[in-house]
Amino acid sequence: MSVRVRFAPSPTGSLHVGNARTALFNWLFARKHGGGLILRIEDTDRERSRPEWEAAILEDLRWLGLHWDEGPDVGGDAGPYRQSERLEAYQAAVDRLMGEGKAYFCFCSPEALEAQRQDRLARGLPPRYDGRCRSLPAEEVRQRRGAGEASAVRFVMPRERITVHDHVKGEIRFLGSDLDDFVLLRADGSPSYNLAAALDDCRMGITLVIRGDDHLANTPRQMALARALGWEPPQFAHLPLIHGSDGAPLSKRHGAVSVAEHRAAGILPEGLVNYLALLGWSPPAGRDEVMDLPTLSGLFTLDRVSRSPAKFDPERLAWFNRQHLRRLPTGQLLAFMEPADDLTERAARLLHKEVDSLVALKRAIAEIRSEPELESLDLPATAESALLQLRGALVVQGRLESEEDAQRILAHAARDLAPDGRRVLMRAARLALIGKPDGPPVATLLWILGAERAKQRVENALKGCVAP
RNA sequence: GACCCCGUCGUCUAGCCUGGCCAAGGACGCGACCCUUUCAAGGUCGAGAUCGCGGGUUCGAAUCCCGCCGGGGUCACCA
Repeated sequence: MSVRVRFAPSPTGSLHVGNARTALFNWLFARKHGGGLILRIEDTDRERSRPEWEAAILEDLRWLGLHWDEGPDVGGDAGPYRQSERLEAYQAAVDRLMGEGKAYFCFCSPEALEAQRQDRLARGLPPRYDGRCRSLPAEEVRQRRGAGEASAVRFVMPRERITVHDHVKGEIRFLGSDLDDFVLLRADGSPSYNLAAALDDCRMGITLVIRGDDHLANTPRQMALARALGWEPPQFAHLPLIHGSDGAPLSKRHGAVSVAEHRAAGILPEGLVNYLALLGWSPPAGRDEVMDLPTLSGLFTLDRVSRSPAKFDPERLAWFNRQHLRRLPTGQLLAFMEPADDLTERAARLLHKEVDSLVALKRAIAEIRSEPELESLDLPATAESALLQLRGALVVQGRLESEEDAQRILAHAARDLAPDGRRVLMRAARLALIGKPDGPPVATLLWILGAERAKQRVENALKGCVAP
């Protein structure tokens, strides 16, 4: 049987880095085994699901370079791929279970359930549903339903032992008797997560479910449900969660947690993917850690997935991003930059190896482009003569068509200066050209700015010298 | 509270299954130095982990066994 895995986000927000990593591992596994990746939208929560979020998630996945073989946008034989469009299937399954005595109506109101929960908690008992509606007489059930009383449908949890053969955690045993009769159908007729997920995984022919650790405790419920429906559940692999720096699950207060935020911060998809792949998975010993998607998929195996949670480290992500930024061909780099003029091209070509992100590069270019403010230049007393020499060199050595020309102009300006004098010249020049003492080498700046602009800025700075 | 998972440098991890090659290797970060007209980048070197703790098995344990502690997940008519 060929491999089929799935990524099943719920469209209640934009794509989180944790979910992005789950999607990545699924993609990697599918690619590695020549199998299919199915994208399924878990939109059974009518309150919180929004089409905009679905679109955003799809866009983020594409941006990361993770393509799927079947999904709501591309279709496929196992569709529809939105759970909101599969309601009849859930209803039919529940009817069958009902007919076989494996499910029952529950009339407990949310308030009553909450009270029951609190009560059990207070008595030191596990806060699970006690199954009180399971033994309601058939006649009473008929009457109350007939009277229009709201009811949910619950699954009769078998009291058997359930063993999960997890591909990353190993063998994990649960007792059905520790689990309660969970809800299959809500009072409004919509399916619960456990019903929808378990049924779809079986009906869509998923062979292996790769998902976050937070679903591990749901697994025995879903397996029991699949079996009650007469199907063999898929295999499972549970990925450790990603935490924030304080060990708590990653959330907004840890900074950028969504893919979109990282993209906006100038992170490249290659950088994010590389970093995420190494959060919880490690390549075979001795491998260079900087890798692209094809390399990653060639190397990926579940037995090298870590079992313990990892902390998200923005510094390490920044480093991986820089590695990919350095390797990015100038043509691709320029596609992100604007305006598309000579200055941008020269600057991008020269500076992209020094920055961590696209926004840092954009900022660096913008800083060079913007005219320094005369008042804030703060030129030292010795600056004037230095700048005069630089202006002279710019005039005498007029040609500025390469970095070498810039080098020559500088050499000319500094030709009879001692090291200290050179230092003063360079500092004054950088101040005059970009308004701050730090930044790229002066020769680089000259070449990026071009002869005209450079001359003009030096002259402006000179004006500032005579009228302090 | 019950059930389940996890616990190696500050961080990501290798090693654990198949004990000795590990007085624990790599990467990020950090420090120093080199390069250098500045800041970065880059290069070199370095500091950094009694392998959560305590027992046990063994000639020998990060690796096997038991207990404990700590963190996390689930126990929703959320997913």
